[in-house]
Formats: sequence, C-alpha cells, structure tokens
Amino acid sequence: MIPDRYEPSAVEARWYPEWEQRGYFRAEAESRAPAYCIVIPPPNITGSLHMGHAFTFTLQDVLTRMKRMDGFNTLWLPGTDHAGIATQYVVERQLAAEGKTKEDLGREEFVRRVWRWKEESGGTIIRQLRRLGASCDWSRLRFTMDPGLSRAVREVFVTLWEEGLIYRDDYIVNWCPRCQTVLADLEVEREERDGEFVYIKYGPLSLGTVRPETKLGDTGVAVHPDDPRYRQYVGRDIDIESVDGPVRIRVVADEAVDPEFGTGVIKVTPGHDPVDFEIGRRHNLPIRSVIGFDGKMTALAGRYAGLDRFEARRRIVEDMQRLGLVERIEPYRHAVGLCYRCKTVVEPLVSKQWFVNVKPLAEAADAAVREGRITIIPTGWAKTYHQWMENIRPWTISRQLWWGHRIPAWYCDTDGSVHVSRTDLTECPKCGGPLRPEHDVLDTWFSSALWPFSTLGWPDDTADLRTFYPTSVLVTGFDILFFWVARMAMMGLHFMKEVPFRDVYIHALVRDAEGQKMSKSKGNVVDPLSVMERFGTDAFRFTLAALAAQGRDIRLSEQRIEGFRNFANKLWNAARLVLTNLEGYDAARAPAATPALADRWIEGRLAETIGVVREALDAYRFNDAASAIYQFLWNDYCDWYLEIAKRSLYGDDTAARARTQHTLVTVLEPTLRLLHPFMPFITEEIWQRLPHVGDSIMVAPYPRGGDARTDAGADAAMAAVMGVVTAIRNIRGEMRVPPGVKLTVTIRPPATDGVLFSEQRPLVEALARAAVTVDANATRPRQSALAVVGVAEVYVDLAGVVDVGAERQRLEKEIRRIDETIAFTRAKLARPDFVERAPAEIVEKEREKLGEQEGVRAKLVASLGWIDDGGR
RNA sequence: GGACGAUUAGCUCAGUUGGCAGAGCACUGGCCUCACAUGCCAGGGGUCACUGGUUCAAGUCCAGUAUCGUCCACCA
Repeated sequence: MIPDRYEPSAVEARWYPEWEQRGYFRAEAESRAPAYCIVIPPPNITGSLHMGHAFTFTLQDVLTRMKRMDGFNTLWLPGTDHAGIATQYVVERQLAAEGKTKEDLGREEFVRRVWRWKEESGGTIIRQLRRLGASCDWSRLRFTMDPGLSRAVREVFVTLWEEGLIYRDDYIVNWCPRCQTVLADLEVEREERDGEFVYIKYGPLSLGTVRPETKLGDTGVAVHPDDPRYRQYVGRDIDIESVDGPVRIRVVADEAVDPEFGTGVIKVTPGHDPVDFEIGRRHNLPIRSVIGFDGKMTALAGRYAGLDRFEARRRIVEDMQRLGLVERIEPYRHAVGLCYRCKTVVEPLVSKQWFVNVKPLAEAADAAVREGRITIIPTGWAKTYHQWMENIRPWTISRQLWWGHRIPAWYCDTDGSVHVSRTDLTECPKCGGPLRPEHDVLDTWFSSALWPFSTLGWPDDTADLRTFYPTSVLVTGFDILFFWVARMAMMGLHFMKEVPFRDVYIHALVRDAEGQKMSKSKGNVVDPLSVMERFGTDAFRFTLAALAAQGRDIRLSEQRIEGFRNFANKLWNAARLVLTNLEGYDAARAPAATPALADRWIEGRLAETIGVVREALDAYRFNDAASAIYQFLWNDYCDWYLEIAKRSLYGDDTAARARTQHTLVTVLEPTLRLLHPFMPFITEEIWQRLPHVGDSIMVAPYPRGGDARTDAGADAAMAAVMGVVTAIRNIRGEMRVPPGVKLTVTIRPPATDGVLFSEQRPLVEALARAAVTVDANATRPRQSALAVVGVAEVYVDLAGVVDVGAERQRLEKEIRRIDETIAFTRAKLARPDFVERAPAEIVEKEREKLGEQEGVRAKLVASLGWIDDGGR
C-alpha cells in the first residue's frame, strides 16, 4: 500500500495549501501567548529564488516553525523591496527592446510602467517561497512602496529634516556616469587595477599622479607642513607650464599629504578627488569641474572638452610628453572605485545632494550592541559592526532615479527657499509663489532601514506594533550588515526608542561544491527549484540547515543533498515499518506493560536528543540540531531499536508486542515533531498516519525534555548489550563466517552483571544471530575466538569454521592496540604532578581504567597462548 | 594600510566551558536478512598547518610564522 520510496512532490503539493488555508501561518495581533517575530529581509521584486535566499529563508522558517509549535504567537512577516536601480534597469531593458527609452515615456508614464511590471512579474519570489515551505503570514505581506510604508518613509524624512539630521550640501560624491546617479560610499566597490603613475613637472616641483586628466581641474598644490624640502613654497603662488599654457597655482601645507609617498607633493583637484576636496575646503581653493556627469570632459577642459575621461587621460599624457612635462611613468597597481551595479568606474565629482548626518544615530546603535540590548551572533561580527559605526560618514540618500520614494521637498524659484513637508505642497509657504518638486528619489536602503516598524503599521500606533516590536531575531547574511542591519538599528532606536530586534543571527554565504561564489557569469549557479524538484524540499532544507555551522561559508554539493534525500527515505521506511505493524494497537492499554530494556533506552535517548536539539536551536546552532536528529533517527531508532522491535512485533508474546508498538509510536511521533521545522512536509505526512493528538503537526507542541526522561541505567545496560553484539559481529566479519551460519556463543559476565546478560540473552541472540549461553563460571571452549567487552568475556565457538591463523593475527592486533592505551595511561599515572594536582575523581577514573585495560590485556595474552598451544 | 576568519581523515566539514579526536561522502570486506540496496553489517584511514609558551593535561588558551580567504580604507 505505502510505496517503499518516498515521493516528495505529491506530499509537498498537498500540505502547503492545506496549512495556508487553515490559517496556521497567521499571527494574532493580540494574544496572551508571548510574541515571536521575524521580519523577512525583503528580497528584490526583480529577484527569483537563489541559493542564498533558500538558505536564509530555511533558517528563518526553522525558527518560526519551532517557536510556533512551542506556543509563541509567531509572526514571520514577508515582503519585498522595490530595489530602485535594479528594478529601473529591468524595465529600461524592456523598453530598449521596444526601441524606446524612459525619456520617451516621461517620468510619470515610466513609473506607471514599473508598477505594472511589478504587478505582473514581481511576485515570482513570493511564489517560490511557498515552494520552499516558508510559513510566512501572507496576510501581512508588505512592499517597500506600499502606501503605508511610503507614509513611514515620509514621516521619517521630515522628522530628520526638522531635527537637522537631514541636509543638502554641495559635496564631493560618487557618481556613476553609466547609471546617471549618485552612489553612497557603501555602493562603491573597490577593485585593484593596473595603472600608470605619471610623474609630471609642476613648475619648480614635480609630483606623481594616477589621474593626469584631472590636472586641468587643479587649483592647488599641497605638501606636508613639516616637509623641509618644500617649506619655502608654502603659501606662495607658483607658475607652472601646463598642457594648455602657463598657470599660476597656490601651494598649501596640509596634514593629508604623506611626505614619504611619491615626491611628497600632490596636485589638488577639489572637483574630482575626495581628499583634494577636503584640502580645498580647508584652504579655500576654488572648485574647477573638468569632468561632467556624462563622464566626458567639460568646457572648462578647453581643447579636451567633450573627450571621454579615459581618452582625455591618454591624450594629456601624450601632449605633456611632447612638451617635456613628463619626467617618468611607472606601472602602478591601485584600487579604483566601481559602481556596485554596473561596475563602471565611479567618478568623484561635486554635486548638490541630500545627506543624513548619521553620526548621532550611530552612537546610539553602537551602544545598543555594546550594552547587550542587541546580541549579534556569532559575536565576532560585533567588532566589525562597531568599527563601522565608529567611523561612519554622512549617508548620501538622494538618487537620480525615477523609481523609488520621491524626496518630499519643494523649491521656490521666486525666493529660493526649500520646503520639506509631510503633505504635498503646491505653493510656497513663504511667498506664495510656484513650487518646483524635488525630482530625486531616496536610496532604496532608506526605506529598508524602517522595515521592522514600518511593516507593523508605524507611524500609527497599531496592535501589531505593540505586540511584535521589537522583533525577536533578524536572520541575514554579513554582506548587508552595514547596508541594512546597522541602519535598521539606527532608525529603530531613533524612532521607536527601542531596538528593532533582540538578536541578529549572521549566517555565511552559500558557495558551490568547489567553494566558488555562485554567479551567473561563472555559470555555477544551482537553481534551488530544480534541487527541490529532484531531491524534495525537505531534503534540501535539511541539507541547508545541517551545513549552517556558524562563521564559515558553506559548500553545497549534490552528494550532500542526495545523502539527506536518503535520510528522508530512511525516515519514510521506518515509518512504513511502524505503520504496517500497528494492528491491534491500543494506545490506552499499551503503556501498562512493563518496558523492556530497549524501550527504556530509546525513550531515554529521545529525551536526550530533544535536549540537545532545543539547546542548539536556542543558540542558532542549526547544524548541531539537525545532526542530533539525524544521528538519533538513523543510528539509534532505525539501526538498533527497529531491529530489536522486530523480535516482539513478529513474535507471539502479545504483551511485549503491545509494549513495543507503544514505544515505536511514542518515540517516532515526538521525533517527527522535533524534525518538523526542518522537514515540514514528510513529517506532516507521516504524523497524520500515526496515532496523534491534534489537527496538524504544524501546531502540535514542540517536544520538551520533560516529556520523557533520560535513563542512565538503561543507557549503560544497552551499551553493554550493543558492545557484545558488535563484538560477535566483528568476529564473524573478521573470521569470514557467512551471515547465514548461526554462531555458538558463551558470555562470561562478571559476577555483578550476571543478571543483565541472562535477561538480555534472547536479545543478543537475535541481533548477533547466535545461540548464546550465559555462564559466570564458563571456561573458554576449544577452537573459540575471544572478545573482551568491558568486564565481560565473549567466547565465539568456531569449531569447524575457525581459522586459527586469522584469529591469532586479530588477537595480536588487539594486544598491540591495548598496549598503546596502557602505556599512555601508565605514563599519565606515573607523573606525580598529575596525581597530585588533577581533581581526585579524574585520577581515580584513570586508575580504574588502567586496571580494566590490564585485565583485558591479560585475557588477550592468555588467549594467544592458547592458540600457540594449538588449542586445548 | 587596518580588521576578521580559515588551516582537523582522500574530499566537505563538526568539535560549546582545556580531560586519550567525530560526522557525511569516498574507500575495503561481507550481505538482495520479510521497512529501506536512496539499504544492512563490519573495517581501514588523522604528528588536529608550523614554532614556542601557559597548564598535571592543549585541536581547544597565549605569542609568533606560513598559506588561503573575506571585509573595511581618501597615500595621490
């Protein structure tokens, strides 16, 4: 009836809609239960699910499902980000395919078009999240440009303006000539490039530069104030011969100059270099912009006007060489700034932009982590966070794009005033004149920074906000620690007067099997959807969780996923065995029967596993949690308990059978609950077929340690039994005894443990395929192999099958092994420092161990002697 | 230039407070044993990068070295 292979697709397709329809994903705005909330790091609406998403969302779903089962009023709040540049790009490309530009459409029409695109194609990733099993509360789905969130953005902007923290400034900014917008410092990537370091004559001085083309914008020359070589020039104007004739230039002294580097002289181009801009400000040097927003030389560049900046560089060097102004050219490798989106070389230039003075906000956010109100996990990231916060610079928030939150500012050209307002303005509040609205939009990260409270209804005082803010944990990758996490901390503290999240769990990156970053250009992208298709969502999720060790990037290999697919199949078949043997099972009467050793043992092991899993999940050690369940289910439950259970299931002792059925069910059922956050689908499917309480495993309680207790006695007794069984199997293997042959075995237990082995004799017989005799006074039979298990001796009769030579080799090997161990222990105990200074119980334990080891050795040696005598 | 991380079995990686090294895969041998060959049983395999130090005891703590990697950064 039940197939012997687990087929995920049908199961997955069935349960997700069922859960959703029953409303299990929905959180309560008001509830007596404690709240647990995670806000999703909103993926770009342009995106489709990649491995990084799958990873982070799996971890979030594991936490969400676990907490939901644990009785929390749990909200995992989903949403998407409007992703300014990225989205604008997509639609611009579409237009290009139609032979149009956004200018052809005009701003309003273009923005309408983007919205239309969003409605049609922006939901891809949301659909894919469902495929992953994500238990988000879809009734609270948000988008960064929703009316509510837009209102929050506006409220924040205006407030910061009123507080003087937002301002406009003519400042040197990072300009992308390709994207035609300003970029924040964080959006500029550094890349080492080979270039030329050109030493040029500068009147009486000489200096080196990598950007000769900006020479035309020089308005000064700077040296270090303490540099004796150039002291005579400081404050003077010098006449220099340039490519476009003689120029008079001021020499200033500034600390920013490194006298050790180059000639110790720099040209100052305040219009095209951030350092020079600062020097220029300090010394009142004029700004001369020779490169325009299009990346081409401006009219101020004279005969170079209109040339591309790189072409101009080449031409100017050539011209200077002709004029004898170049002393020498050295190859030079240095970092250039690139646009994070299009990798175009960023041009520093001066322009009027909007900024946030984040310094005061950063101080509060920094303190929140330092004082433990926010915990960053793993803790190592806290240092990175602090360093960034301490060195923070103003945040450039305006963008020259069309898609995004428009900056709520208006200009009056009549009286030159600027107005920032919560409501749209039509006439100048000062002079009543006409107003011109600001065209720039805000950096996408501005709205993301408000995400934890804007999504909950702020600026209104909503029930959601009261219930779920501060959120419990933020799960994200380190790549957006500064872009997003830091800024949420700043904004949350400033506007809510409370941290936005208690914990920040920073996870690593997903790489391919070779450790390469997955990227389209490398062609090594593995599509999560195809993985789920081939191996099942549960196996995929479990793989991600099992690899999520803290602090290290994870390499995703197909083999690994396949291994966990096998695990799902193993679980399926274990359940199949249980389900097909429940005939006559009476949940009410079964517990009355006395549990056998194996029952007590597996129940104890379950309790222990529950403890380990809970502890691991509390500490965000997903891999430890996953691994504990894996080991328990496969090694303990399947490999040992199920094999043991078969005896009574297939036997005729009805009481034993009932008791076994009971254990099978009462161990498997909580194990499924324990596993559910990782493997939601298969666990639900099996759980529904097992005797259970409740409508769905999704809303069943997460197992607690108190549900069952560990059983040290049963653990030790089972260890002895398992040791004997393994020893017998070992001998069978080493001696090449065919599996079909039933061995004859004598166990000689120590006097104290005699009862255990007598009681468990049938168990050993079944598991080891042997006829077992337990006799505390037994002597070693002729032609038998010896194994020493703890304090018991096991004789395996090999008459007829024994190979004496092989047995001798085996014994010799064991003796060598134990000799090493004994030598180690002896050496340890021989040292007076150890004996005197280590805790008494540790020394005592060592002594006991040595005694045991020597006993084992004596037996082995005796055995070897017996063989050398040719057997008795 | 600064900061951080990594280095453990053939491969990919665990190893939380110091107490004789673990998993998965791969490998070897034997098994289609009535849940599962996507499986079962057994086995081999490690100077925990290197050098010193602290300690009775170091993969674990400290210092340094080497190699790899990541992030940050206004030496033109």
